[in-house]
Amino acid sequence: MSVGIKISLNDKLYLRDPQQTSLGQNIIRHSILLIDEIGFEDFNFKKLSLQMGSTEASVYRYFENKHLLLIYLVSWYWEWVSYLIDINTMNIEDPVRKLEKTIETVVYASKDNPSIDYVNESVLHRLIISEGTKAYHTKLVDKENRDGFFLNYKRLSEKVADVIIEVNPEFPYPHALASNMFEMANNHIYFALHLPRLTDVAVKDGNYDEVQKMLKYFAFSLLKCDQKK
Amino acid sequence: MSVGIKISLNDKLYLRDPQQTSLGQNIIRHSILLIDEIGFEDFNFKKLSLQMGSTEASVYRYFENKHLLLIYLVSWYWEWVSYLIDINTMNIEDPVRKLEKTIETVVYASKDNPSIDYVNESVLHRLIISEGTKAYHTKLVDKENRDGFFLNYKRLSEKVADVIIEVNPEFPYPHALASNMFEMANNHIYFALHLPRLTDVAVKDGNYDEVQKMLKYFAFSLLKCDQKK
DNA sequence: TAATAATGATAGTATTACTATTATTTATTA
DNA sequence: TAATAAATAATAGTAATACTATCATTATTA
Repeated sequence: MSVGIKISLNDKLYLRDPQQTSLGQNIIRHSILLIDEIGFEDFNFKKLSLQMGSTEASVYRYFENKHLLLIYLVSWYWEWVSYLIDINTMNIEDPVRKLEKTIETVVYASKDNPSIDYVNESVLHRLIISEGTKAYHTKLVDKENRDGFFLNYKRLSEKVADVIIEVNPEFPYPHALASNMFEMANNHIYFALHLPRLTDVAVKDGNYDEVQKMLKYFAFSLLKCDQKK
Repeated sequence: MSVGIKISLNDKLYLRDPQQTSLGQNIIRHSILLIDEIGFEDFNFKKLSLQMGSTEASVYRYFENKHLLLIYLVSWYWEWVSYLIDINTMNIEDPVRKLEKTIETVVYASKDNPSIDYVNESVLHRLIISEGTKAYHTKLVDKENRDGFFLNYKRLSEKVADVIIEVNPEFPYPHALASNMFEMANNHIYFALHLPRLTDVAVKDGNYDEVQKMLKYFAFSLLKCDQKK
C-alpha cells in the first residue's frame, strides 16, 4: 500500500516471491479476479496466463500449483485483516470496545481504504468467502500445517482470543469463539447470498450490517457482558 | 437399514438411483471409503471403478460427475442425521432436553447403531467433516439450490431452528444458530485433529465429548437458559 | 559491455473427465 | 423356457488439465 506495509508470508508458499516483481504482482492481481469470476475448480494456470498475456510456464515459476496459490491468497487476506485490526484497535484500552472494533473490522475488512494496488481487497474478500476453506480442507493439511502454511490465520485467531480473555477471563472457549467468529462472518454472508434459509440475516449491495450485528450479539451474549452501544 | 428406512433424496442428483441396484450400492460404499482415503481432489471415477472391480462407464451411468456424487453423499448424511434426531427426540416434551439430545445426536451421529449395510456411517461422518462444505462452495450453488440439491440440509436446519424457538421464543437468530451448530460441530472436530490452535477442545480416539460439551455451552448460553444436567 | 537472470514461445507427456460403441451378462416377461 | 430387454463390461477415443523441458529473447546488474 502507499503507506508501505509489507504483507509477510511464509516463503515456502511460492517458488519466487510474487510481491517483488511486476509479473508476480500481475499473477496475484489476475488470479484474484479470475478465481472470483469462474470459481476455483474451473480456474487454472493456462487460463490465468492467457488472461494476463503471459504464459503458463511463467506462472509455474512463481507457484507450484493452484492449491498453493490459494493458500497464498488466503494467508494474504488474513494477514491483511490482522493488520487492519491492529490499526483500528491501536488506541483502544477498553477490551469490550476493542472486541467490537475487531468484529467491525473482520466484517468490513474489504471496505477499508484502498491499499495495495495489485490486490482488489473487496474481490479478494468475496473469494475468501466462497473458496477460503478449501485452503485447509485437503489431505495434505497436516504436512502443510507443519510447514507453517496456516500460521497467519492461527495467529490472528490467537490475537482475537486474547481480546476475548480480556473481556471475560472466565470464558472457557476463547480460541473456538475467535475462529468461529471468522468462519461465521464469512459463512453467513455466503448463506445470505446463496442459501438464505440457513441464516436470519440479509445482505444487499455489500451491506453487511446485519451480519455484524449478529456477530456482536453472539459474542457478547456468550461473554455475558453488554456491548457499549 | 434392517429396520427398513429409505433415505429419500432429490432424484436430480443421479442418473440412475444407486439405492436400487447392487452396483449402485457398491458405488456408494466404495466412494465413501475412497474419498475418505485419498481426498476428494484426488478421487475420480476411474480410480473408483478400479477399486470396485467395475468400469468407469458404469459409474458414469449413475452419476454425472464426482461433484454430484459428493452432494449425494452429503445429502444422504444430513438426511440420516435428521432421521436419528427424530428417533432420539421422539418422546421428549421438554424443549431444553430436546435440544440437548439434538446436539448429542449431531456430534455422535456416526456412533449410532450400524444401519444401512452399504454405508459406513462413521467413515461418512469423517468425510463430511473434511469435504462436506465443498458440496455448496461452488460457482453453481444458485442453480443447484434452485434444483433443490441442498434441501436436506436446509430442512434439518429448520427443524433445529424450531426447537431453538421453543426453548427461547425471543431469540433473534434461530436459523443462524442452528446452521452454525452443524458447521461448528464438524469444524471443531476437524480443528482438534488438524489445526488445534483454532479451538479449545481435544478429540482422541473418536471421543467427541468435549465438542459436545462446548456446543451445549454455546447454545444454552446464547439462549440464556440452563442445561438440565 | 558481458554476464546473469527473468520471461516468452513452443512442444511434449501423463492424467483427467468424460462420450461412444459393441459385446456380454443378467433380469424380465411372454 | 425361450425371447427380449436392460444393465453392465470391455474397449477405444477425445478434449482439457496439470504439469515439465528446452531454447530464444529481453531485462537487469556487475
